[in-house]
Amino acid sequence: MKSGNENIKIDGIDKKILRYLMQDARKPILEIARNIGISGAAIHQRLRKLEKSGLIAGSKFIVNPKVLGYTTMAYIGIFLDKAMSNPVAVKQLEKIPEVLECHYTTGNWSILVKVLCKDNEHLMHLLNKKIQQIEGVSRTETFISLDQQIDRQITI
Amino acid sequence: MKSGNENIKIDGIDKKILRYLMQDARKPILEIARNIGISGAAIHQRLRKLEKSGLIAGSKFIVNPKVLGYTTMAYIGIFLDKAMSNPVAVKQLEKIPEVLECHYTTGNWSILVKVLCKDNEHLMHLLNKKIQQIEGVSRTETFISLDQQIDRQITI
DNA sequence: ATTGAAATATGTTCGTA
DNA sequence: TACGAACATATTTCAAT
Repeated sequence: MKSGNENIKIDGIDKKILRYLMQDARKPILEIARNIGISGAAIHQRLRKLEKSGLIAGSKFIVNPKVLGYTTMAYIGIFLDKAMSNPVAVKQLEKIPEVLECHYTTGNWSILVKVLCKDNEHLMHLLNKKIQQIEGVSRTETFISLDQQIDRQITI
Repeated sequence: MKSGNENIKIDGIDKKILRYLMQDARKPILEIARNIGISGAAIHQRLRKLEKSGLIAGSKFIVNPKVLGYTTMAYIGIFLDKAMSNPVAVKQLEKIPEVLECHYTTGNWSILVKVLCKDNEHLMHLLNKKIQQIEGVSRTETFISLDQQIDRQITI
């Protein structure tokens, strides 16, 4: 077992706290305390417990890429040569900032990546000049996301 | 143009602030201020500008689903009957908490969803009893994520 | 746009129940 | 666990540059 143990027990109060903070990481603990009728110190202590358990992985500001002109999201299935060691390809993908996610997957492809580009031209350039260029990449299949309807975390 | 305008100009200081907060949403503004050598009031004002522009979409606590026993992530390509109106299917998908993302996509499928399950059995149940059950769903293709290597936001 | 200072609010620790 | 009180920090506003 690594740092966080997996035998965490979370009760209804923990869930309430988490739901507030998953929605707004900067919501003051004291405000949450007033809302759910418990002291700030108690919440503080519970958060320390949840952090220690590894359930809370951190917090993030969420940026809206559209405002910066990034409007084209796509998934790309990548076929790798059998001889190719996948980790080497992943290391190359890591260097490409447009690649936001990368998964080893079962099924057709070796790897599935999610990318974010400014437009179709940008995506085409990414495919032809960057991804296809990676050693071991034999073929790709691209699926453009026309519209994302759902984007959320696990329900606590 | 909606509430946030798209003509936002962000400079190096904005980027530094954002990079700190994208990494840790609860990092105190005054700490950032000390790090980059600017007053807290100035950062406060810049954050208000960035919020008004729509670039900052909010903030979130990030939860590690593995700690709760959710270890099986998968992408599911969904074929819908031609007669089916996609929004109706999406409305059903929204009710399924295991569905974390949902995209209309070009290519083979009508819809691509990302799901998170406890294990393969849970995934199988989700597919057979929930997703395949949705009216208009004719066929699905499932790709299990064996390991996620990259998970990040856009590079600012 | 930036600053420092003042006022308000929050975060954090600790002794106690 | 939870609480309240005390102390340390942070947020927010504002007048001035």
